[in-house]
Amino acid sequence: MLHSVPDIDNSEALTERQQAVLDAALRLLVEEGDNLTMTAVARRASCSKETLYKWFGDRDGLLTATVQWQASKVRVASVDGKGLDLASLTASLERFASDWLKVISSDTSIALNRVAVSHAGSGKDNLGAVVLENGRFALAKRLKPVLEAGRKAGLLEFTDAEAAFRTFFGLVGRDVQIRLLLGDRLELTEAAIGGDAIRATQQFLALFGAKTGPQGL
Amino acid sequence: MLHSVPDIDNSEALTERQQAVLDAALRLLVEEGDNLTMTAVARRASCSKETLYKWFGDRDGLLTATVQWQASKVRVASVDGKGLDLASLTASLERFASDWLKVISSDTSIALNRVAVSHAGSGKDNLGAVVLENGRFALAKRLKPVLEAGRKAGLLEFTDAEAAFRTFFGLVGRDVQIRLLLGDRLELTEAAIGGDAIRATQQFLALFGAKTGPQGL
DNA sequence: AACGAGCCGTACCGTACGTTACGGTTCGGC
DNA sequence: GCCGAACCGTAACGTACGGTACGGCTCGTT
Repeated sequence: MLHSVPDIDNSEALTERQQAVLDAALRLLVEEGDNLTMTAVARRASCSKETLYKWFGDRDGLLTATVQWQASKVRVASVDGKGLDLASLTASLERFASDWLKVISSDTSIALNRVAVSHAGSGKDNLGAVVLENGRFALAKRLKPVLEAGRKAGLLEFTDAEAAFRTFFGLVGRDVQIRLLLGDRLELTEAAIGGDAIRATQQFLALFGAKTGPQGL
Repeated sequence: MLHSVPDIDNSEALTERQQAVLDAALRLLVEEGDNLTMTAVARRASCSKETLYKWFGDRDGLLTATVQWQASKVRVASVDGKGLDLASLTASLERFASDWLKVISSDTSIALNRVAVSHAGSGKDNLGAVVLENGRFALAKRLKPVLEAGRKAGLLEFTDAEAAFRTFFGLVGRDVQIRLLLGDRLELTEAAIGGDAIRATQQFLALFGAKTGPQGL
């Protein structure tokens, strides 16, 4: 179980300039990975190191702020569970799957996860918690209401929404994320992602779809 | 697609002493993560830094040797596809799932994956390739023959063994690996792993099992 | 017994980088 | 126009750590 992240609703006391600095840091993080230097960030952001330290305390603070800043920006689209028929449920699930695959295969997501994983071992694993909270747990929070709505509408059958979500998560992600994080070239074209989303959704429905009479085919 | 790792069958020119040194380095890697120092390894292994450099070239060489050494040791049990009935196929799948979960939730595996992910971004991502080759791809290589045998025996139905394997992989692993890598506490007891293995296997069979007549329930 | 290879322990060097300090510049408020 | 705050650019400091050098010990070989 993950501890609650201090404050999810960040992006509060961040001036435009600070956001620009964090964006520069993020771009650098994507390019250079964890081995970016404070000097490089300062140069890229056209600001002084003194400002960096005044605003973010130290290197870890800057990294944390950067990860939080980007993580809070990435929100997978939410879907309201009003249309309760099978078609709209299927569409919603495909949408979630597609969005999720697009997120985890993006350069920034890979970079963020990389640095979070790198820092997860040593003490203050704030980054890991942040990434997890804005990634996998945020997805769960958005998807579960849809699943519940599907169940209430008699379209899905499951006892534990968490378990159902995790299965969906596995069917969508499979080995993609770990392969990308480990540096495996694995280009996901728009078309491939779409196909995967449809496949994962169909498999999920085959496992958790309500059996309405004998299904042919 | 992953490039072929230079030589899979390592553990060739490694003396007992060298293996002991690598084991020490591995233990340190588990404890300290990527930020272990050559001095610490030398002290832990009771050897001189000079020896470390003579044997492994530089820090990266030591890390690579360590990862290769451990990765080559971890082999998920292989199963021969001789027993062709549903019971033995199910047992094999459950065995694979259980072994795999046990591997990816072990401290050493987490540490190895962490360091491999950390190094994946910057140039020589040898580590990522090694981990992937001895982990996810080794698993595939072992499991696919079983799947093929199951298909040949009329127990499974699929067109692409790779796709079938990836689905199995997703059903088994779900969000476990990324959560562990990101520092999420997620204790997998022996019992929980066993239950997950059974569940994943049942779900896989539900998706890829041959439809022999109308299945009730 | 002599000797040399291999290795341990330690001291040492060079450098990269985190962190701090400081002079110069811009800019809003009075 | 003047003042102080905030900030830029850069120089400087301290240190941790990768990598090297060297003296002494062990041990196998002759």
